[in-house]
Amino acid sequence: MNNKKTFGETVKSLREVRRLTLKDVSSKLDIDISTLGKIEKNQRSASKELIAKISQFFNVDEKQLHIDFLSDKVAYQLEDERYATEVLRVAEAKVKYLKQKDSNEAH
Amino acid sequence: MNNKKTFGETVKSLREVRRLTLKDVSSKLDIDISTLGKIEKNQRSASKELIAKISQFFNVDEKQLHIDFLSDKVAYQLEDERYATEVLRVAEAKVKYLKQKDSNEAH
DNA sequence: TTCATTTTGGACAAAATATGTCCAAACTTA
DNA sequence: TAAGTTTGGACATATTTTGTCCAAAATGAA
Repeated sequence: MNNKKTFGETVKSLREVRRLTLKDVSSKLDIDISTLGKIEKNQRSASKELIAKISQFFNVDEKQLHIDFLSDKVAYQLEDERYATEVLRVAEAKVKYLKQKDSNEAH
Repeated sequence: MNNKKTFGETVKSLREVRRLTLKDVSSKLDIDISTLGKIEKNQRSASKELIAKISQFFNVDEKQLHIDFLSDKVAYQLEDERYATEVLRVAEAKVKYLKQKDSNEAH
């Protein structure tokens, strides 16, 4: 899987290399054609459940697809911010801080 | 400024070291007392405009406070995700990719 | 070119989420 | 105790997201 692609681009190429139509895939995933089309264009979001379905349907690693999805969300969120890289660096420290805080509070 | 703190904790200590009450600060910022209290407890979000006001009022670097705010949002978003660190790493690559894409499309 | 299929974009109501505002209970502290 | 402060919840309103449908545009096979 190429992480340089956006989540939508990833889903689209998973479909296209299999020569399937939006209808083929959307009906299997039990969602609207139009919704899937928008997901491929990053115009709509996908739920966790849908990501799981997609990874199962295309037989790709769910963890990897999930990472691809979340990182996309974060990246788009910071796209127009000037200090994106710094934000990410601080965020990483905070995640560690929060994880530790939680595990301390747990016992 | 200590980035290990959450955004709310940061705002709270900015207020407390000056020995001001929520009422003092909220009235200057032109927001509800309760809203400010919740912001300090990370139960409500702050708008960009409000972040600017806060940084001006406490006379701290707006950029830094803004980074503190955004990184917090990202961190909370990933708090319950198992692969937070990997997500952030991929997100960083994507941000760079998007920035390059944009600057290429611009000319 | 025509016809069927596929993709895309927009409209819309319903559902979910966020925000502004107020109030009262709980907590501090003088 | 009494005043001032903080906290949590309720609530209407505003904003955003979601599911669904439809029609126009694009594709492509005959």
